[in-house]
Amino acid sequence: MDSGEMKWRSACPICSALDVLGDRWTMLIVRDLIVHGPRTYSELLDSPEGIATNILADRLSLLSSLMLVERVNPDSPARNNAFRLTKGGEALRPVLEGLGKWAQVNLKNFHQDMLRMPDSPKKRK
Amino acid sequence: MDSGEMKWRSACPICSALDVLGDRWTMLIVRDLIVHGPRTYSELLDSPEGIATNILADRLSLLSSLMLVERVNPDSPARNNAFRLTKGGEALRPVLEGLGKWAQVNLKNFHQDMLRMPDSPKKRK
DNA sequence: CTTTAGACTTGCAAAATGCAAGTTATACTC
DNA sequence: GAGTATAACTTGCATTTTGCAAGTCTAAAG
Repeated sequence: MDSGEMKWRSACPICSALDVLGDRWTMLIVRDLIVHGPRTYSELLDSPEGIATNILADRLSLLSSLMLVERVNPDSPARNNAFRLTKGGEALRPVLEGLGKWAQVNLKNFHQDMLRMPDSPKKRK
Repeated sequence: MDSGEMKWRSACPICSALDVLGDRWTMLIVRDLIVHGPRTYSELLDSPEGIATNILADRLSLLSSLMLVERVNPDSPARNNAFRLTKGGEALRPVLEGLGKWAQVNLKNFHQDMLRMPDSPKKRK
């Protein structure tokens, strides 16, 4: 995928963020990379929400084209070559933390089984 | 719409937030209500991104059922009866601010025309 | 060299979105 | 208070996106 294919709906930064991240799956991929650190395609597939293989490939390709995600070994073949967040992707961490905390407070009455804390982040080296 | 219809993909709070907010339009409605304060249906329709009427009605209904948005005058007819954020909806403000700032820094190379600050209100006739 | 398995790709059904037009009812005008 | 204008939706249908199952490709293991 080419980042030149992106369609920006307006000049608003919030809208632009949503042009990239505003769907059911993209931020979940980011979440997995924040929580677990670098992960391979099939590790990402194993997340409990059950993303489809074609969607995962599509979103990784989009995130890569925007330089939010990259391969750990850019010049090696794909097999077992994990994806990780770039600095730009990593900068979403506080946003996702805010979303999680917001949900814990404001959705708890509608979703009884929601966890009180997200999986504890693993320290990156 | 009934909040009982919500399908939660997992117990993860971040995912739960995205079960509600993770689409192209919902957070843009929240953005408009944060930026402008209370707004009517047709004022929300006038936002530059051009949400469709059926989608706007659907999302307002969903946000209302989750008590994130409410009518300014709950017992009056719909006409000119604006929507506003509840406390729970208002609590998304820092998340949206974070998203906007993230985009300004991390998408600027891909979206030349992005504003440094969100849109100012558009006047209706 | 043969087999295995990870990383995708493809094809099609189902759901969501987008668009135009239609409907309802309330407020305004006379 | 009758007529009209218009805000707030609703409906129907075309288009796009998502979801699912199966298939392909190729590096790595044996």
